Amino acid sequence: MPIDAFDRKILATLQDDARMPVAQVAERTALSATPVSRRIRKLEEDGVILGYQPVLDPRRLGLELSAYVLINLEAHRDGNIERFESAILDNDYVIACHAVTGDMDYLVHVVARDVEHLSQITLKSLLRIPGVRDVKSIIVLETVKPPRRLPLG
Amino acid sequence: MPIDAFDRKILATLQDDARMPVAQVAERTALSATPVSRRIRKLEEDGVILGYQPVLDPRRLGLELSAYVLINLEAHRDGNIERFESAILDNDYVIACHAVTGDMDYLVHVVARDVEHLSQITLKSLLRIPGVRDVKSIIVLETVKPPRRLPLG
DNA sequence: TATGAAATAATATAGTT
DNA sequence: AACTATATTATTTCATA
Repeated sequence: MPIDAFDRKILATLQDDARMPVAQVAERTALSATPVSRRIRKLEEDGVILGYQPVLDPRRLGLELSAYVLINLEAHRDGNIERFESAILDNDYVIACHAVTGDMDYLVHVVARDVEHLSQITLKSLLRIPGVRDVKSIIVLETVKPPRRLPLG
Repeated sequence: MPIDAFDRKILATLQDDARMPVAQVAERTALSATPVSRRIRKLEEDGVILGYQPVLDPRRLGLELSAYVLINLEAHRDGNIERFESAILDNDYVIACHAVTGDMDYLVHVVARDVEHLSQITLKSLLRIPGVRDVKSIIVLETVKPPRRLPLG
């Protein structure tokens, strides 16, 4: 299951538009529709393509604010970590979370309707998870490069 | 162009699988295929749906490392900002970039093949952009919650 | 103004070479 | 892998609420 140049071209094209008709993907790949269709299915089966997602405009959905919250846990004892991660998974406004290096333990991506809502999420939800020692919020002012595509070169 | 409960249900369903057949989306929405098809097109035209993206496994593409790099610029003079943002847009391994609040100016999301590659990107590319004063790297150790869906209330 | 059912058009997939 | 045939899916039309 190695990924060759055709696969990379297909993936690059799907990153432009994941719903582009197979025939059009085929054109750009210098291949016909059949092998492109089969390759896409194989990439899905092999777990290279994990799924398909619409790119939504958060503002049009009433989510005006985006923030990255760095979180520190107290000495990792008992079920500290499990409890924290479970609370994170349960919170719909936490749209991503990573365990990270550095003086903070987690980097959490939060979306919110407005400043008050963001404050409520950090103070009432995140800071109150048992075991959480400290939170530092980094608020997004402007998006210079929207998170879209992975390099395939 | 207000978004009603049907639209929200459609968007939530597409967030599960953006290539789900319209008929199936219709089932889950308690609507028939025709209005679902039209609503999706309208959501696209109105800019609520900005596009469609495959979710790729970075590891299967040889990108083992992910890092968030906080960047500080020197006193914003001349074309400092423009030059920086242009360099960011040009770098394929920078997959996202935001201007942010706090003591750092930008939060940059970087992917890399390995530690050496990441070091090369931060030291040879990012730190050498004219006007960049300081960079702090936060390396992702583990993904607790993958960045997938927006809350639709 | 928006829906649902049927008809048509577009697209994807399977079979064959 | 490509070409052709079949199956699946999307969209348009049209009648209706």
